[in-house]
Amino acid sequence: MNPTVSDHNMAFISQLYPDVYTHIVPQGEVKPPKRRRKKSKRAVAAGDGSNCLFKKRKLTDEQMNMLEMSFCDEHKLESERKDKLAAELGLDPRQVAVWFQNRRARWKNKRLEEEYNQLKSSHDNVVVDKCRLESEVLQLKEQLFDAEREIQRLAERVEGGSGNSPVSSSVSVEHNETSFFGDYKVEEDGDYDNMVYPVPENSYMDGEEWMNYQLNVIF
DNA sequence: TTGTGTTTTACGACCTCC
DNA sequence: GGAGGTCGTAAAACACAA
Repeated sequence: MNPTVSDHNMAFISQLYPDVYTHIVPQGEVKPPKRRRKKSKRAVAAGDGSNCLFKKRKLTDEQMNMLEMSFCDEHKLESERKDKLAAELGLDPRQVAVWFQNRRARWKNKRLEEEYNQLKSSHDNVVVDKCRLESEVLQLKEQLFDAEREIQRLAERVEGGSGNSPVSSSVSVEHNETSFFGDYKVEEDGDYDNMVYPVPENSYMDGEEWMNYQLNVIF
């Protein structure tokens, strides 16, 4: 690597990343790989004994930081910039290109992970909201049930009051009430639609009477 | 020290764009 | 058709618990 360029870059980076250069591997001290990778097809095709071109070697901190900075500027790599970077870092342009490819992949994964977390958190909020609304609906249905019951009670009282004395009417209503609401059913799904009010025992009604009765009970 | 999981480097296959 | 992109994966390098 060109020492002038390198020194310049290091000074520049050290301004941005004060902690970065505390333990840089000195030039020429790159450790040889512990294990050798199998020759790639490309290496085999090259057919040379010194396959150092194809050895995997970890980039130095300096190289990594320069590449990171360059990546921050622009994720895409034009060939001019690639050649310039490669020359500055003493790398093969192909290595720079590969590094950018891998870096883009990591960046994309990270972005996807962040998007996933955001979606998950908003989904969780929606679920909580749904539960809250459902319990509100249940509560409102309870209130509706009570109101209808109250209406029923009042309607019976009015009906009973028309023919009988107040005392006997009161007794009769209470009697009817137990048999009425003993059969009162709420749908399994909590829905009050299609609910039918049972008619009092020993009373016969034709279709129209029955309909009027049901309407009467409800309203 | 060693087994194992993770990260990094490198490549091939395939696709798109000019 | 070539350059450069993504995607999937191999293998080296590394971290770390047992």
